[in-house]
Amino acid sequence: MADTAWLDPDEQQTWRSFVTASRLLFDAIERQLQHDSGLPLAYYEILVRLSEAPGRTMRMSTLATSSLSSRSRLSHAVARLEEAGWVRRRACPTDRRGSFAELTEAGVAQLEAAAPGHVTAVRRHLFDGLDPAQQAALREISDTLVAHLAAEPVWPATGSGT
Amino acid sequence: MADTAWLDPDEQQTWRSFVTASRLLFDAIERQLQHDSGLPLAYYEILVRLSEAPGRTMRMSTLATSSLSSRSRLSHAVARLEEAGWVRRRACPTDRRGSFAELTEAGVAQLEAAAPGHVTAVRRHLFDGLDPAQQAALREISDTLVAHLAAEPVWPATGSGT
DNA sequence: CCCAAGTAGTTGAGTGTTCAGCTGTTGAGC
DNA sequence: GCTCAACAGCTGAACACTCAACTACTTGGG
Repeated sequence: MADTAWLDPDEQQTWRSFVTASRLLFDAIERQLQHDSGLPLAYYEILVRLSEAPGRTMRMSTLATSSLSSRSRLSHAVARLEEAGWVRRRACPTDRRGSFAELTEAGVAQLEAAAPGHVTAVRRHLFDGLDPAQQAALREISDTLVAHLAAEPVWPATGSGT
Repeated sequence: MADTAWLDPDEQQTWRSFVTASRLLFDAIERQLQHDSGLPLAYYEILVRLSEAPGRTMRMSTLATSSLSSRSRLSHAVARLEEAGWVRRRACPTDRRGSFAELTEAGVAQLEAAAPGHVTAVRRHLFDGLDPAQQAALREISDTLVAHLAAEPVWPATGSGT
């Protein structure tokens, strides 16, 4: 590990600027959502995924994957959403290990109440700051990165290298 | 609030892709740092800022601003870093409310130990996935966003309109 | 000099996330 | 039809972050 490929000044600046922009953006989005709807962004996204699923119902593990949550995180999250009455758990008839999460009517209502403020915040904080070319570039970069990151092994022997 | 400016399909896709890319990227970076050095990224950045300050010392509130932390968060963080022996608090002679945070020798050592793995992870997960044009575009977009977000009022009457 | 308002920083309760370890279930190979 | 590895999901402890309240100090105005 003596031969680290350090970042050159340009890369360094890109990285810091990206970190700063991301933090400011997500902090603002998160803050709005929490303040106006009492939901963290991660919980909002769980509700969105459920609302888009057939029967507003998904297997827990599918939901975990599609909302980028660990299983554990999703378990805790669904427990809270269930307490709030926005989600209901259902047993899976064909696999008794499994369970479904289903968005309730109250959950739909909560989501519909939260959506306008959230969308408005995303527009204000993100899209209003970028011209069309930048928006297109951001999408292309994001798509590229998602493919890159999904392809990488999750835990690639950092530290004690091959 | 009946007239929400919803996201069109393109914007929607851009937003989701950006969220996904950011989460995957920061999760990977955070995971590496936590695993190899026992530091969350936010703590690492506090150490970096201190290491770059004259005398490796900064006023708490300056440090909070420059590391994008709330005062409260920084207080808690410095308390932990102090426990670990990486940071020391010093009283401010000219303003007795204030205090300084100073990076210790052990803190310098910790940072030097953590840096190679972290930088390597940033390169692998971010820069290796993007070509030079994309890197330039990412920097430009990030700079633009930082300016946009810093200009906005932090808490601009979302929800109940003007 | 004194008081009110503002500033620097801390604290504690509440919440979300992670990690490691646990239960219960399935299914493949023998 | 067993056995055992893999899988689905849950749980509790540890830790980080947020929010609101608090202490201590400074500063400006009467």
